Amino acid sequence: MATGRTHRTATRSRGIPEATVARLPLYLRALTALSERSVPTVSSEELAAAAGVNSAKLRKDFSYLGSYGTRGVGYDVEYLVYQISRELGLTQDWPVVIVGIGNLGAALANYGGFASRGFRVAALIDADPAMAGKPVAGIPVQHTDELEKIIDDNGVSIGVIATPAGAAQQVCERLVAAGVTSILNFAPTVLSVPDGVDVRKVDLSIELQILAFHEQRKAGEEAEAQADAVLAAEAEAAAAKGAGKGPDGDVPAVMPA
Amino acid sequence: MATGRTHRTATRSRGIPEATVARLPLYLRALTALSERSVPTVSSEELAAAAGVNSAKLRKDFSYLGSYGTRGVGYDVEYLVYQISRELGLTQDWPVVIVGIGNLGAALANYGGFASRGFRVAALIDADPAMAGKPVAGIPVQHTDELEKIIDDNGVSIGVIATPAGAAQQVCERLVAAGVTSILNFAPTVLSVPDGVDVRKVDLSIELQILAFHEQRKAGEEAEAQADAVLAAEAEAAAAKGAGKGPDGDVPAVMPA
DNA sequence: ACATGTGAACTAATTCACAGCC
DNA sequence: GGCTGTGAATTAGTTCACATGT
Repeated sequence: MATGRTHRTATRSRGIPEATVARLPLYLRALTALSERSVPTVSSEELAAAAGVNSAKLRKDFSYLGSYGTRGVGYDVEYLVYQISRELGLTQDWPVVIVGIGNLGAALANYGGFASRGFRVAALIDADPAMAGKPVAGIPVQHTDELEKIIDDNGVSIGVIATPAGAAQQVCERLVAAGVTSILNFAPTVLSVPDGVDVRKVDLSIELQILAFHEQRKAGEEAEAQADAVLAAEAEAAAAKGAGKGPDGDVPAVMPA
Repeated sequence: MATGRTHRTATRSRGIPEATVARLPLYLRALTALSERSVPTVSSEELAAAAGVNSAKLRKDFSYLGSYGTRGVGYDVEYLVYQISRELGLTQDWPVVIVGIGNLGAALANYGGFASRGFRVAALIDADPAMAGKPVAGIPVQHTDELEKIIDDNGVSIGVIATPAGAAQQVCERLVAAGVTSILNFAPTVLSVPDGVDVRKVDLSIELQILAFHEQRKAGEEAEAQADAVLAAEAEAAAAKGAGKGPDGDVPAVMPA
């Protein structure tokens, strides 16, 4: 799928790798900081350090955008800021709606990083009628009933879901039906969407679990030999139990997040 | 670095791929939901659908943990929940501190998914003396002065940074110095940490920018030919300006998030 | 019959290392 | 001399397809 496209101009070829796209905002932030300090140029080495990546990766990333540097010198900060902004689509205004104005939704609405960089909170939407009209971050909350109208009136194509998990899929479907094609999901659920709709998820619980995994690793590294023996025994016991469908008193009741 | 380790037991080999680790929480969530509905077994196909991945990937992922399924049948839900929980280190208790109790920090403290799954908010820390003693999510906020003592007293190894960007690196250093080895960073900054410390970042602004990139792509796909011409012209103009360090009226003033 | 577990094939991403240009 | 830009080499991750075991 999505082949075709006999690249028509030499503007810039097809397909910037996804991994590269994900790093562009990082570079942009570092460059913006340099720009504010009026630094005129920067080398791949310096910029890479500021962005927390290695310089080969950065140069390769930039090579997908074009040849924007000068050999022997480095990159012009202002120019790169502009090019990356344009590549990311930040030279235009993106109206965004936030659905679910609980603790998290309110925090997001108040988050400064939102307003800057071309994103504008066009509306806050919540299912609770008691919230309707109440201003959060200076914006009056509107009721879910208005969702379709809000999307349409404001030409919103990006939606943020900050509802409880149970409501997320339904909200998602309404957003998509109303014309939203990009969703940032903070609810701890897998959203299913039709082709052509992008979803990105931000999930606190998952991040913590990944950290816990590595943390456990570290602890194990210290203990080493003795722990290894213990774990082996444990694994065997567990395997035996698993096969026989043992009592669940042992199995920790892990709650859904 | 980090080579060595002549795997001592056959318990389970070294190195579960990072991509797999990142999906385990997803599987766990789907399994937990099944467990609550008292579903006894599940096939890779079904579970993969629930987790939003394809079944080959899921089976491969599980193969790194061991052979926990039954051919011709599927996976025992309870047993898998236990195995994945154990692998992720969720069978133990992880005390966590949240530093920076603003809008976001408070939202995180209130977030339910935290308390479950082995994570426990051990303390809330803020630099504002006026916050000290005030309860948030039922936990009294403590002043930053106490940071080291809190980490030490509670044996905290995971810290969450929800401070403004400017304070994040400093907070990070204090956490690390006090013994924290895993950090979840919500501040829009690159943290630099010594080897052996894990950092994961959650960055609203970056996620939105990635969505904007794809969104712009979609729009461009419709416009196609005419847009291509325009962009080419634009690029040329920009190139000319960039070389000559043009007036910044044209360059969008992109703010740091 | 059926669904897992896994080598093998493939695709994506990273890193190396150096030619090319200022 | 120094730093970019990029092919080539390497490593990581995904998907295929089928042998294997129940």
